[in-house]
Amino acid sequence: MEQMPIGALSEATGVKVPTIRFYEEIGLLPAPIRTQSNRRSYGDAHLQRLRFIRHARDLGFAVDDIRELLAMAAEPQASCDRADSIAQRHLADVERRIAQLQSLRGELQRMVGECQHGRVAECRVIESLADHGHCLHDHRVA
Amino acid sequence: MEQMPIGALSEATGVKVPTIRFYEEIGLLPAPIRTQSNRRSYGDAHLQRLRFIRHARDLGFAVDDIRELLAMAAEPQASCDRADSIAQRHLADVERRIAQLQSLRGELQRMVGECQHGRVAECRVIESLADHGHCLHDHRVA
DNA sequence: GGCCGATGCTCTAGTCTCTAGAGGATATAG
DNA sequence: CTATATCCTCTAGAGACTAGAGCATCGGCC
Repeated sequence: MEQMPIGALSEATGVKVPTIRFYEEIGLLPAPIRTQSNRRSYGDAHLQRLRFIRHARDLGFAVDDIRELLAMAAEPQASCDRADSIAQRHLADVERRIAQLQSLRGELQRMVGECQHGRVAECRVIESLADHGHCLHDHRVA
Repeated sequence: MEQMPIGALSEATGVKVPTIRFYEEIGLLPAPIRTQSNRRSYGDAHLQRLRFIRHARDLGFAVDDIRELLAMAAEPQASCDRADSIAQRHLADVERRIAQLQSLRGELQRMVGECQHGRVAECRVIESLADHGHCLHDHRVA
């Protein structure tokens, strides 16, 4: 399969068609050649690159990080320290978010668990929301 | 403290001034009365309501959910089933996100841990991104 | 009374990563 | 030859704010 249209690329990578066009627009995926009828025609390099992008997005990397990672992937002789630090920073971020969500989960569980399914006047869910004083922890989600 | 300007309300709730105006614009916080010089003047009801909103946002509830929760809080005689189900749905969502992030953390840890800090050509970080086949799990973040 | 810095006002535009839809052209299968 | 699928461009919207421009007004101090 040498050249393929956008739909095939979409199927092969799991990236939706409008998203592929969007990536082209923001310069993440290079513009491919066009057929006589002005349709995008992708080759293997595009397929590889889009798989990389998709995978990095799945892992939660920001587009700007991906840009940098792609640039590095193109230079096999360079040091990979920068890639490593991007990944580490991202990992720290993920860990922070997990911790936040866990504390948040605790509060929600308590709220839901205490609900007696009666009327709003006695509802712990509503009451908890109205008064932060009931909370055990700080649970700001940044 | 009967009436206060927007800055005082902001301080009292921890919600930034532009955000308060934004909440007014989207109808989450009712427009307050204005002073002769056209400045917003908030009373205690606004303070309570904004505290509720802030707390619910901290807990990750979407604005539309908060709208519904606020409407319910205003009707103490109604059943709280709906509030309960909103909270439960949100809790399930939080749990799903935690699970995703944990699997994602696993992949990132593996990537970072295997990096030998050499050149890009041997970098596990870049390599892992290029080939999903190295991954142990599915880790899509929806 | 005059001045200054803080606070307030409105309005527009930007963030981030897409997603949806309009309105039209072309390709492919039967 | 027609029906349907795929493609094209362009604009707008999502969610929940945030930033900034440009201007009016307030409170406190001399």
